[in-house]
Amino acid sequence: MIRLFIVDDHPVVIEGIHGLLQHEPDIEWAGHAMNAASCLGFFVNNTADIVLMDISMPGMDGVELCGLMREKYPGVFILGLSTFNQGLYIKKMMENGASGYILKNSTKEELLKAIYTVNTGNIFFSGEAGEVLKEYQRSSTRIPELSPREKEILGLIAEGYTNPQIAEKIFLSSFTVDSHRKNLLAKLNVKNTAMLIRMAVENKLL
Amino acid sequence: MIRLFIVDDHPVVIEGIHGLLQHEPDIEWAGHAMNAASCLGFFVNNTADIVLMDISMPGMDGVELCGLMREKYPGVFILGLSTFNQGLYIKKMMENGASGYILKNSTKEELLKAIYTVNTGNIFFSGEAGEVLKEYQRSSTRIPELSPREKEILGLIAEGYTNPQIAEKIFLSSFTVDSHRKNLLAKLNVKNTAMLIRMAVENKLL
DNA sequence: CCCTTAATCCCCTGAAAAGGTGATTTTAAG
DNA sequence: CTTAAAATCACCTTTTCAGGGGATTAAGGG
Repeated sequence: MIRLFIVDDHPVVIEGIHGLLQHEPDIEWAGHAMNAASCLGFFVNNTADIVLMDISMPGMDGVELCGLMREKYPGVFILGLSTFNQGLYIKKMMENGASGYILKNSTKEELLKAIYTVNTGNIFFSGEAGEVLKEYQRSSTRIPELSPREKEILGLIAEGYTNPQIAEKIFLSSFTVDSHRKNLLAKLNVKNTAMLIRMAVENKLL
Repeated sequence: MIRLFIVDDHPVVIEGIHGLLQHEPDIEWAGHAMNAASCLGFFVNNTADIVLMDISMPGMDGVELCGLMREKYPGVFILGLSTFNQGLYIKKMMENGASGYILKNSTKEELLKAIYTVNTGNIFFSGEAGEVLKEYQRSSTRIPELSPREKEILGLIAEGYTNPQIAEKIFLSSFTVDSHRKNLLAKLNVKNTAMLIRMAVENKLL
């Protein structure tokens, strides 16, 4: 028997999921909360196996709540619940210890599969959520093309080499390295090394 | 019927998984390869639904192969296969489009669950693989404690502000900012801004 | 109370990066 | 063949950073 708790500020969603699962033999409805505080209150005297958690809620959001819950009750698995196009939040939920992610328009089958997978300590990700995540990453990866040489030099900068060192390493004039470096700054529209490296790492150019 | 193909340079693993699954009614053994080239060769004239792929192989490694396969055959789902303690590779596989990850010492049940989950376009992650990934992230997050002030300044550096700008922004002497900056370099054991920011981003200090 | 740490401030030097303004050569694409 | 982009090299100025040396104050733990 899997005890299920749901946190969502939309009554429709709570009702909908309740309806979907009320006749499932292996699933017990532990209760629901419509905000973070109320959820935390519930877990003081009660528990559940899995928490279905909306990410966007008034007050403390799901991401923060997820982190707190995982800290206080490591045995409770959290399954993120989202509508579409919220890639950033999906990513953040996973970083905060969620065991999976499904979209609110999932089918009953998908929902069940997610619940069972998460319940055994594994991680589930709806394909659609995966898509959203990828789309998010694509959109934030929309940066100008860098030439192979520029990428190479970018990599060396990130490893802490200075222009003269890079020049020596790849047999170039340090003037040339400097030129490439300036081109990198211009292409990525940043003004110094710190921003350059941050951009590069965030956009997985390294 | 799910057509399964496996790529692994260890005959034992191929044989083992074959043995585990040979009597499964829904699973068809499409074939196996012991290196990347042979796998690519197979897919020229054949196909499969899911590829079980080892990450560490001679020649082209699983990570690269995974990226290639996803590009050429987007309909084929890839399930990473690893022994323990290879967190870095698990991460890379996922970044290269794998649909999941399981450890080689998984039970038959887990393996089947993974296959069925991936086959429907969802993403599966064995709990153990999740652990490995977390452990990996923990170990790479083993960095000295930074004071709140240092974190604040680190953040501003990453946003591209120079020492005088930071000083003005948070009402400090630029000498002070410079001191903090030097302490950051010392604490994180790096020698310039580029390495500092790379460290910071990789260790999620920002 | 002492010790440590964080946080603040100061100075000097030399190296590196940023900003600007050029140029030539090779290579890939039209 | 022409053009555009990439890659190469050069010089000069100003700003910023890195490395070295210090110092004082405030707060917290042992």
